[in-house]
Amino acid sequence: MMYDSSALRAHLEQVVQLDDVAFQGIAQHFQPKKLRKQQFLVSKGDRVFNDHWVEKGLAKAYILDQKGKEYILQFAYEDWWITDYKAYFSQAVAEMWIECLEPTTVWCLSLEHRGQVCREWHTMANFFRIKSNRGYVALQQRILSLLQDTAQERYDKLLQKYPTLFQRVSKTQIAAYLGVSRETLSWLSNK
Amino acid sequence: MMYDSSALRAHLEQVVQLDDVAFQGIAQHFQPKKLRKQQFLVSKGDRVFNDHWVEKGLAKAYILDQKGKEYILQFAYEDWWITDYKAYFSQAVAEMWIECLEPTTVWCLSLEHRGQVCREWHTMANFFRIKSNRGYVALQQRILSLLQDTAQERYDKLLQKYPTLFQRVSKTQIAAYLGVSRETLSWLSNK
DNA sequence: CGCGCGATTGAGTAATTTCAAATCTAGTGG
DNA sequence: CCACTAGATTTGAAATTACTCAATCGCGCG
Repeated sequence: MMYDSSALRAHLEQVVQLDDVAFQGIAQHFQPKKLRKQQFLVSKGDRVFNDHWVEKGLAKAYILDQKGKEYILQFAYEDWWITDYKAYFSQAVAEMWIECLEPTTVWCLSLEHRGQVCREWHTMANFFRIKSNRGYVALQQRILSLLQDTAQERYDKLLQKYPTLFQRVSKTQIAAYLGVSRETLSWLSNK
Repeated sequence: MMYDSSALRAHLEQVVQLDDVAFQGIAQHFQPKKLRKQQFLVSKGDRVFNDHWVEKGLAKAYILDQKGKEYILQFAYEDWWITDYKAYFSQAVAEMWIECLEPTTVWCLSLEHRGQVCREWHTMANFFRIKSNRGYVALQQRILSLLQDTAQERYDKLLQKYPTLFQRVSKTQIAAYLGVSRETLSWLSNK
C-alpha cells in the first residue's frame, strides 16, 4: 500500500525549508501507521520505540490513578506530535497510555531514525530544536494556567484556543485534561 | 576581575564530554554576572537577551496577577538554568520576573552565542538537546502532579525531591510554587 | 423500542480560600 | 544585652469552591 507523505512535508515546511531531494531522504525514516478508534499508540509497560506525528485523527495521552480516574496529559490531532517522551528519550517502558479517539494515521519516527535524520540534515536538527523549545514554553504556560486560573478560566481559554477539540472529544475528556470533575465542568459550561 | 569557569565545565561534563581546547572556546561565549539578593535577572517588559546558568545562589521566576498574588513557575539554584524562555527564544520582552533570593552568580548566554556555540561544537548542540528534552519531561511530570495530586501530596513530593529548597526559601514561596495559599501550606506542613 | 453512554442536576461533604488576628523570628540600633 | 520592628508563620472562623455520590435526562444505534 502506498502512502502519501505530502502532508508530512507541509508540516515540516511550516518550520524549515526543504528541497525535494532532502525531503525524499527524510521521509524514508518515517513509518506510516493506521489505527482504529480505541487502538493504542503506546501501552503502559511496553517499550516505547517511536515518536508519532499525527497526519489525521485524534489521540490522547493519559494516566490512571488507583481508583481508575483518568488524567489527560495531552491531546494530539492533525499536525501534533505525541508519545511518552520520558520513555521514548530514555528508551524505557511507558508510564502512560496513548489511545486513539478516532481512526488515526500517524508517521512513526524511532529514536534511532531521529538521530540519523538530524545528523544527515542539519535543517531537521533545527526543526526538532525549534519544536522542542516551543513545546517547553507551551508546557510552562499550561503550568501557569493550572496555578493561576480558576477552572472556569481554564475552560474558557481552552475553548477559545482549541474550539474544534470540543466537537471531537467528550466533555468528560475535557474535564480530565483541565483537572476538574465532569460534574463541575458541566456546571461551568452552562455558564 | 577574573572568574573561575571550572564549575561551568563540570556542569557541562555531567552531560557531554569536552577537552580543554573545546571548553576554552565554549566558555568564551558565556558572560559571568553577580547579583545581590532581590536584584532582577529578568524584568517584565524588558527584552530578554540571555539564558542563565546558576553557578551559586538562588532565583525564582514568577508572575503576579491583578491582585498582586504571586505564582512561581520555577526556582533555580546551583546547576539549574533559568530565563523567560518564551521571550528568550523569540527575542521578545519578558512576561515574568526573575528575581534573586540570595546573592547569586550566573553565567549568561545570549541566543546569538548559543547558536554560535552549537554550530562550532557539535557536543554543545547535543548538550542543549538533551537538557531540553529532560526539561520537557520534567514539566510534563509537574503538570500530571498538578492534575493528579492533592496539595498534601505535592508538598510531600517536593520536600522529598528538593529538601534543601525548604531551608533556602520561605514557606510563602513554596506555597506560590505548589499552587496553594500560605495558610493551607502551613496547615499541611504541620501534618 | 429499549439499551447504553454521556451529560446534567442536586444534595451533602470535603478541601481550600479569604480575612483577621495572634505569634514567632531575625536583624537593628540603643 | 535588650527592646523594637518588619517580615514570616501560624491559628481560627466563615465563606467559597469543587468533589463525590446518586439519580435523572437525552440521544444515537442496534
